[in-house]
Amino acid sequence: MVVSAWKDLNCSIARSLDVLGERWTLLVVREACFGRTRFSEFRDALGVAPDVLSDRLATLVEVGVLERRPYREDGGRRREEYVLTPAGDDLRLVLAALQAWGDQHRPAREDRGARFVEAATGEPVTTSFVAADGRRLEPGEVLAVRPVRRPPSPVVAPV
Amino acid sequence: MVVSAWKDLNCSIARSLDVLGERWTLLVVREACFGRTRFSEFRDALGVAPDVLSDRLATLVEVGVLERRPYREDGGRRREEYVLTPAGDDLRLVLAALQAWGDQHRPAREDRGARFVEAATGEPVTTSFVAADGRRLEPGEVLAVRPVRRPPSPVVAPV
DNA sequence: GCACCTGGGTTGCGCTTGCCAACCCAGGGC
DNA sequence: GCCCTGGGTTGGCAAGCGCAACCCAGGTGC
Repeated sequence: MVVSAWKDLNCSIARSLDVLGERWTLLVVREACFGRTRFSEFRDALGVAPDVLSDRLATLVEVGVLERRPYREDGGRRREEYVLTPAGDDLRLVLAALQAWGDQHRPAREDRGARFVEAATGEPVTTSFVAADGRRLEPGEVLAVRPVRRPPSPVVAPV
Repeated sequence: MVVSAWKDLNCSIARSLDVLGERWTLLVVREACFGRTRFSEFRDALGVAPDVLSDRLATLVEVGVLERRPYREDGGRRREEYVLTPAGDDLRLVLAALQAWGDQHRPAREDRGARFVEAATGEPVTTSFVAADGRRLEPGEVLAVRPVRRPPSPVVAPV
């Protein structure tokens, strides 16, 4: 489950992928963002096998992306539903970045997929790098660096 | 390889995950962002099995995230290297979003992982939703919607 | 009271993927 | 001729995934 063997969990990207990187996981989160909460809703929307879905939901609950809670419809029996936690809400940004990338680099004839809009206005939103002072930055203006181990020099590691 | 059976490729999130969602794939891209280009660099940095690495590199080349090209060191033989294409560069935003999420929601005692900085200044950058007019938005101000099939009403689909 | 339905799963079993170790092979150096 | 090094391929085994079948608790109909 979350007992990965790719041990470089010193990297937060790897730690994110450790819990989100299995097949279906982010698609379950996507459906949760659309407001789906129930086992059968996820199963029917995604066509995922019920055992796999069961496993993914359990993992997402375990790591705090979803919260499992009982509910009861009027006159119905007690059932379980899965709702996003604040940590799950924050995954919207990851999903939106993936959506933007797929839109641009893996176009399809017809796309009925997700869109992200500003709640207040309904206008579509984008994702972007933002500098410390608030300026938007293009991906080309951003550099990936690894932290230096013991500061041998104060300059940024060039690679 | 890229012959997935999760057929709802009408969604660009699913299409992105179709090519990026296998184990190791995004970590290979992460290493490529750090400037690694060679098979053995990826293998040594990640500890990934060579057959899996070979498969992931081939897929990434096939979908246009990496470009494979021969090079020759002085007095050496011809070898292959893998460099990010512009489509690969755009994945920095996805990696940064994952990094930010992991940083916040999966903290580790020690994190020597990736950091993203502004190339011009070396200052760290963040990722964010941005409205059409350029305002930054919190994740809570953003709504995930599915496009309506035939506009039955002009309002935004609430769920 | 009993059969039935429905939501929310679990179980068994085969297929596919991933992992590890071992091997390969081309070219250059010695 | 032999070894070394980079860039892989091959084989065997374990884990993950998918399908179909089954389960079970509680509410409804009769």
